Amino acid sequence: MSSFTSVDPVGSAYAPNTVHPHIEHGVFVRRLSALYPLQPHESKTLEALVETAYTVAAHRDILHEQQPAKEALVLLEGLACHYKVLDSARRQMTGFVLPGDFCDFGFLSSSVTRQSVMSLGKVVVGRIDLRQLSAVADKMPNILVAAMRAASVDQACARELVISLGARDALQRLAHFLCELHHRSRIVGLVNANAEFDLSMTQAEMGEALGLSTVHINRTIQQLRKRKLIAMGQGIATILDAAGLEAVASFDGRYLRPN
Amino acid sequence: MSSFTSVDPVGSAYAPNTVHPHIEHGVFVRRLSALYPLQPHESKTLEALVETAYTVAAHRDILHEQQPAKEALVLLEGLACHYKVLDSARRQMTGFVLPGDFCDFGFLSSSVTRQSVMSLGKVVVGRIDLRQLSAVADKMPNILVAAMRAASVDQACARELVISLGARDALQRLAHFLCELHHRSRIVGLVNANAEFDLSMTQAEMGEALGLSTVHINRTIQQLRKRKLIAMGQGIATILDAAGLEAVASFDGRYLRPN
DNA sequence: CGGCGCGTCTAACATATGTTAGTGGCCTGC
DNA sequence: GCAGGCCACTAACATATGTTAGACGCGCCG
Repeated sequence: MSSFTSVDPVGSAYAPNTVHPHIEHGVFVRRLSALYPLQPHESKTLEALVETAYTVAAHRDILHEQQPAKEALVLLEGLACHYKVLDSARRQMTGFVLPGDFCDFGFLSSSVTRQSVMSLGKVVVGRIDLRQLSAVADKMPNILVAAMRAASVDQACARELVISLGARDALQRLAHFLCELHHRSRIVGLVNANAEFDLSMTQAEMGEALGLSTVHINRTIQQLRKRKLIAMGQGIATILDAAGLEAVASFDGRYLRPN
Repeated sequence: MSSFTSVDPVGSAYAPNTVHPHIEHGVFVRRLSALYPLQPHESKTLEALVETAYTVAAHRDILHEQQPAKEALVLLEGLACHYKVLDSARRQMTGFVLPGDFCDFGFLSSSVTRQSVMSLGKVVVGRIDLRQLSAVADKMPNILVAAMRAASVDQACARELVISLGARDALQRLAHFLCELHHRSRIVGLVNANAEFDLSMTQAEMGEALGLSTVHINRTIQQLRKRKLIAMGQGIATILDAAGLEAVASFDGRYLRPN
């Protein structure tokens, strides 16, 4: 599979992307088949669809606003987010992309990308050609259903974020945020035996996601630490007491389930 | 088209629903063909799909959480919302359903309904049988694309609400909310010559959508009135100065466009 | 016709969160 | 090995929004 040509999907403005030929695509197939059961031959076909994998440095746009979807992008490693910058120069994040997730679902309805997607840490991205995808989808409709379920879960996450910002205080918000990332990381096998997972973002960036100031994010993290619910540092989050954290957040993970 | 049997989609607990046999289904077709251009015969087929139309009183659930999608529901008249009730007994709305919109998109991926949908005022709902829909979709894939675009716009609305709650103050939030409803109402021809449209919800309910207290919603409405941007009352909103209101909100309606 | 419930509106006061400012640690590049 | 920059962290103070309480008007129902 896969050419070795380094092609940047949105032009060469996003400099230090490099080709990364020997990447584990498994996470993508794992993710989709958790959303809808796939036959072995379907999984194989799906895996072969992921053409070029390249790495993107931290804090670079992977996709951006108002561009028509010309291919489907899949995150293979790292952490990324949807965001929009307002008039006020304030930036608000509206969702997260984990390994195995599609970066955007515009390709499903040949729409434009509605919000930019940015890498948080260093990231590896895979590309899927839309012509190939639609050819495959015609023969294996399950693959399309799985993708639509992924979109449906994505929508549920956005709604849950609305709830956080609209109705939860800072402590609940942060706890809920950590519960979600913990849960989602676990689904794709990215939580290790010490209950640690990748959280390569700064406190300021968490603030941009949760609608809180950096200072207040920090205060709130201290509280969760004091209660021995989490540990955090060096881009790694550790869940010390999952049940306790979920209780603080009133977390109900059903919205992450495919059906 | 359409049987005259009164069938409540979620059981008879939602009492005062009555059959409403001679309903204008046009708004649904208008909405979908604005999302993706449909041929006349496709429009006709689509219109015939809407089987039973019934009315639901104000403040009743139309769909509720965790139920598998057994049919597709379309709002034909009135105003409805997605919401979730938290532990704290606080309710947060996460989106609005206008005439012509699908109530929920779970049917696209045979998922459960992730959030309850409630009527705000009195409402008329149409049903589409999923077997019939999928039979039609096989022959007329454009109809499916239109539905997926509707889902994509719905997702964009949710993200925009995240932005409101996360990064806009009360005045901008309310202004943005009114701009969106104005815009969406206009798309389906529901703004009259006086720039009035249906807004049958209380100030307390607006607070539940925008994450603000009733008192503060009221204060904020006063401000918009004082600036001669809007008028409001009796479930009707009037946009007195659309440009001014959009400026306050930094409203950019592109997220409502299908592609 | 009178009372009750609901929705709007206002005032006074309470508080969660924002802002500004600054320290100290750590890494990076010269 | 030093300088500069970024990030975590803290303190003091500022403010947008929440809360409580109550008046007023209106429509509905007995």
